[in-house]
Amino acid sequence: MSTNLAPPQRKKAGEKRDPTATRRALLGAGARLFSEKGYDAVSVEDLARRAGVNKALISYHFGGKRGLYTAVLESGFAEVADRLRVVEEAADARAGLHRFFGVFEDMTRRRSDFPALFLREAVSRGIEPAVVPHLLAIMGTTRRLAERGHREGLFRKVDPLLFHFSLVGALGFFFATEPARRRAAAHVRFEMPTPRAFIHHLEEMTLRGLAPEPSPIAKQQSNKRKGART
Amino acid sequence: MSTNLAPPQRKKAGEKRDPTATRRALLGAGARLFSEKGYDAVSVEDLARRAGVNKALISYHFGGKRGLYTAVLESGFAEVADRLRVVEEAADARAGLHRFFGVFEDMTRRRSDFPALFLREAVSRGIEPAVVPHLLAIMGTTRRLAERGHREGLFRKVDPLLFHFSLVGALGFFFATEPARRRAAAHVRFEMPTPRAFIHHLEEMTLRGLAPEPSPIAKQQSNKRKGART
DNA sequence: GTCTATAGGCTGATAGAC
DNA sequence: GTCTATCAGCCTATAGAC
Repeated sequence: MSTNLAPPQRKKAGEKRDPTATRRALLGAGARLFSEKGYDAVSVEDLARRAGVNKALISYHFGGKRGLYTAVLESGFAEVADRLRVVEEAADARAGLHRFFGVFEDMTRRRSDFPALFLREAVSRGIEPAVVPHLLAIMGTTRRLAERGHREGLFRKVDPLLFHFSLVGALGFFFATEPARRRAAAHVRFEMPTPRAFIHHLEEMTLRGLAPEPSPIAKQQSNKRKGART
Repeated sequence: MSTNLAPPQRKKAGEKRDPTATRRALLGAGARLFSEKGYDAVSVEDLARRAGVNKALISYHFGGKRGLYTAVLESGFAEVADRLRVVEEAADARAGLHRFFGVFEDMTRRRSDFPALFLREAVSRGIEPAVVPHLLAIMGTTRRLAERGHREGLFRKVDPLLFHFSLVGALGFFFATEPARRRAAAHVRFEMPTPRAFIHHLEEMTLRGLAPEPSPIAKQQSNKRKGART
């Protein structure tokens, strides 16, 4: 269910066009606006204007504002879950991890709205039921990656769920806050970190963090006991 | 500027009480509701009801809904920035990192609303100007921690900003999504990861990730060349 | 499928009595 | 400081013409 976020593409009043173009324009406008301002801060009038479409069409095509939101959200989650399947096809877990990060880096460009959409939804009460299957698929990917790495002797044993949250949290946060950083950078002096640099940093931290050697905490505690740790 | 989120504490109509109690009740209600539903989804009527206070008092004491929101946000950021100062007083960078995580673990209990509040704000366009100083203070803490660790020979050299985003993103995401997980756990079977376990996982990953040894990527690429890493 | 016009509800703020 | 009453504005949804 991939939805290229079609540019506004205004129509002259009364003109009858391809109905799927209307749907696509609305999905694109929804992705942009819901991600920027959050569900409640966006009005159907905003959405219609951005899509270059009459606001009554939101109810006609999606059954209302909430229906449009759900459709936008679901298409985003579906695409991520779909693209993450390449992780499983990698030669080994280490390559799989690399592909995992690659998918997120790609998303920066193809669906730059998604991270904020995702984060807002994650923080909200009650995740939209329609996206639960995709969410489980994504969590399954990281879980199998962690387990596979351990089986292959490439990763130490870690809790797959904690592994998942730390990766997804860091990635989601970085990409969702990129617009905020860009705006901040315009006012105060601020070196803008690139997505590429962040991904590289996180991959490096993760690979080192997963390397199957004894814990540095344990190592240090037995090596030198100098106390004073609270 | 610590604000114990006072329990609702209803008053009988017309009764004159301590004015600061009203302010505290409103701040507590704001922390809870804004964090749960986001700024736009909360009405002044919701806030007043939860605080057990007349809705006109929001304008009187805070100049309006937005003013209350800003006050809530600022008190949260101020408290985090304040408590993070113990990081600098640690014996070495490793102990400082441990304290850093300890502060976040504490926050789970003392200000469980804050992570969601923080994440929502971070994703939104235009961070509230009032919190910028505190935000810079927090970023300064992680930056100095990374630099100190490198000086002391405990950490490899990493970009302090990237280090900051990966830590704060992972922590913020985990804690902000805890209510969502709790609700999900009530419906589908789901082992709930504890804050303690997550913090431990992240600290372990971070310490290993920062250990001053050669990159496992470089190591692996020279050790065994089996290709297929798309 | 698209558009206009409008209904009906809720929102945030405040004037003015106490 | 607190409360009641009220207002103007915006919101989403829809009936009905085209």
